[in-house]
Amino acid sequence: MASGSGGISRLALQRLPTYLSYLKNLPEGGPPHISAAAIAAGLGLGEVQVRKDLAMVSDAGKPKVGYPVDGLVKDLEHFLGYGTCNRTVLVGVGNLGLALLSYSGFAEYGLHFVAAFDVNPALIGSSVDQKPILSVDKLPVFCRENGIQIGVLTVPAVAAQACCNALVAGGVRAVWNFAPVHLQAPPHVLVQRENMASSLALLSYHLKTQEAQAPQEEQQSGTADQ
Amino acid sequence: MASGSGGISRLALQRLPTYLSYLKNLPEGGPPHISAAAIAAGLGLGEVQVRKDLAMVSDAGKPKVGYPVDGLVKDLEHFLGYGTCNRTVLVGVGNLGLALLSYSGFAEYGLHFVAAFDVNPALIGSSVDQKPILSVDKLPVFCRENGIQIGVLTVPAVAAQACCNALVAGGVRAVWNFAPVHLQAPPHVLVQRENMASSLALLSYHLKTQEAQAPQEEQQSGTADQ
DNA sequence: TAGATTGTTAATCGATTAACAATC
DNA sequence: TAGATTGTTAATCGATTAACAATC
Repeated sequence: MASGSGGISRLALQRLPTYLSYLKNLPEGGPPHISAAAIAAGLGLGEVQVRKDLAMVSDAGKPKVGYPVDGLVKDLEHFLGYGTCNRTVLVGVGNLGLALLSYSGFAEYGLHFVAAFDVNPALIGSSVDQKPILSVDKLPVFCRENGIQIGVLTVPAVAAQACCNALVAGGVRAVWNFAPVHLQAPPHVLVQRENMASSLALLSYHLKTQEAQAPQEEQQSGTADQ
Repeated sequence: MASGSGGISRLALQRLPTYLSYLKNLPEGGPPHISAAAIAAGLGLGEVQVRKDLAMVSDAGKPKVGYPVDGLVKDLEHFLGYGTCNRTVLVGVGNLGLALLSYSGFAEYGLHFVAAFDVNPALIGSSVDQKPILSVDKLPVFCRENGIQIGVLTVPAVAAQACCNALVAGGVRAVWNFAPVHLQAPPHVLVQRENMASSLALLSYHLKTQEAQAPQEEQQSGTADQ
């Protein structure tokens, strides 16, 4: 089950959930084994890259056979820590916050929302899917008393650093930041920024440059799958 | 204004909107110029990296003075193509779709929602913020007739490829995919996946490994900013 | 045994960083 | 002029890919 030989690279780590989801979405009743090459083809990645990534996580791969799908799923989940329940709070119950809070799919990744926080008195005291909405004033104490491990920040940019500080004060060790700002936090706290603006930059730049190069209409393409 | 010397790297491109947002959030009435070093410090990046990135985008930097904030903002926006309005549709009006649809901040990036699409008859015919919700059956024709450039996919994983095909058939040239699947598309169409699962993998792995290494309580840290 | 597939070691590629030259 | 800051050229670093060895 993977030698701890100096840690996995950040980019490789980010590919692992893609493998996991690919394996889980494989059609029912298919073959019980799969090769790294098949996974690579399905995801548009290099064969060697997939093999190297999987070797980091599992040693269930057998020459001529491939990986047992079920075993590989278990190894990936174990490696990523998806088995353990990570207690989570969400701060900022706006549109995006509500969407994340009511999305049930995160449980698959070990993310379990315990409560949400906001400054709006109209929201405080109500609840979303049985998760209470509390005042942000209570954030540090609540996190401390309930052993919260993850904080999700869906607050406006100007409020993000203060909320992050409150989470850190409450002992949270991982922050998922949707606000478009860079946050300061002590080194033991991982701040992962979901940078939608970066994605939009790629889209916008692609359109801009493609427009300049090829103003003609693209070829007819009724279906693009394969 | 930046030599087109062979294109900008993907990673550099993704940093540009971070600079842009940093500059825009600078306090009013501050100095009219800023140095690359100051930006780097504010964002926790390397000085040389910032200088190199900015040199790609602007030639308004002057030794001993730095960059004029306003000019740099304009150059960044121009380079990224944020000036031009990109007509956009959203497919899948669930929780996340609603959140994105009603977030007004995307206009800043040139993203302008024109309409939304869903399969749910209860939604079709209604509207969100003056944007009509239409049947997905009409997706290709609508995109073609309205010159839609960007499609945002917030549909369940199983529906994503079919919707992507419909967007492509409608002449869309950029897709922002929030579904946790890899999509096939012709080469002239950029599919940018917003991979929340990758972010969660980093968070979960951090908690798992940190737990194993340092089970003791972290040091008291009332405030963590600086 | 032969062949498919895994896992590893070496080579390439790209991005970041460090050292330096240019200039206001 | 002197010093701060930009921009560039060379060196380092890390990740990907290619070639190969191992094994079921």
